[in-house]
Amino acid sequence: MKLIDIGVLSEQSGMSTSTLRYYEDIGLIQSVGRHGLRRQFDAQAATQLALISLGKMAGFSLDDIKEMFAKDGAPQLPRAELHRRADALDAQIRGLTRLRDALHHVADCPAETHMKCPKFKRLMDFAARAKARRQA
Amino acid sequence: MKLIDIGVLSEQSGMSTSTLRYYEDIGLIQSVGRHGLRRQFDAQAATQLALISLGKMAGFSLDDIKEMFAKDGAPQLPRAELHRRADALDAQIRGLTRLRDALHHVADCPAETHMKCPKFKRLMDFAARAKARRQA
DNA sequence: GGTTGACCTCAAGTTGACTTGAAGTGGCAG
DNA sequence: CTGCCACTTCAAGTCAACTTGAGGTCAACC
Repeated sequence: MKLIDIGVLSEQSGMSTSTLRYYEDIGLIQSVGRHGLRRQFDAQAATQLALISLGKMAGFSLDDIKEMFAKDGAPQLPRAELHRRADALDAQIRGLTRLRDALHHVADCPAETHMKCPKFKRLMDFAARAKARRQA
Repeated sequence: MKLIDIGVLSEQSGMSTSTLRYYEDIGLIQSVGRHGLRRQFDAQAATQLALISLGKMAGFSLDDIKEMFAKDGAPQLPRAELHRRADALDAQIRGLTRLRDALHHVADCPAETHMKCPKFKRLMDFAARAKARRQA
């Protein structure tokens, strides 16, 4: 099993070395040992960082991510909760799809003000309804 | 045109009144006048908040959102940039879809450690590659 | 016309997620 | 064996996005 320095992991993951040290501090990733005083990481760390990166994209806090994907990838949350989060993610994906469409729309639609464009309004009505649901 | 108090808009949008005041401070939303010293908002504010809410979901900063959807919905950014952001959003949507699948997977897969499950690894390999691309 | 409660302002505080700086260590190429 | 440079620790600083608190205002109902 090939071990790597923090600098290499930083390069691979696109996160700064200070971020990686911070993540280890708070227990989000683990180094497998030291070479002198240098942390050594294995391939699993890169996988975990990929997961963390996705979790951040989804707007989860580092604490949330820690709960959902513990050290070995085994979650500390009950199955039902994980499915619930996956479903919420699904709703978010639908929202982002609307936002993507809205962005393309405002880029191209020649209407004076988008707020009056029926197509744009239709996109946004969805967002309003989704928000209302989240409150319930 | 029916006007509403900040409390009503807060209820409709699911954002606290202090947040709405803050958003007006930084120019993200606009009130259309005052009733006594109370801000009055119209329907457009609710639409804008829906848009802001989606933008936040996507991980955009409030400044980004301000640039992409100015007061009237007319962007302050060139068309090409907006399309570029929409495409980035598309990549993000694909990432979140993988994350959703990964969540369902860790909830259900009986494997000792997910890091060794081939299905899980396949999901994560994508994430690693996506991350690498973002660096380029 | 008095009380109430939702609103107001403005400054300061909080939280999450890092980043920076100073001072030190140690593996390795020359 | 010497110098370099990527690493180390730990405390303090930064930034975005709000939230809180103190003290004040006023439209509407009783």
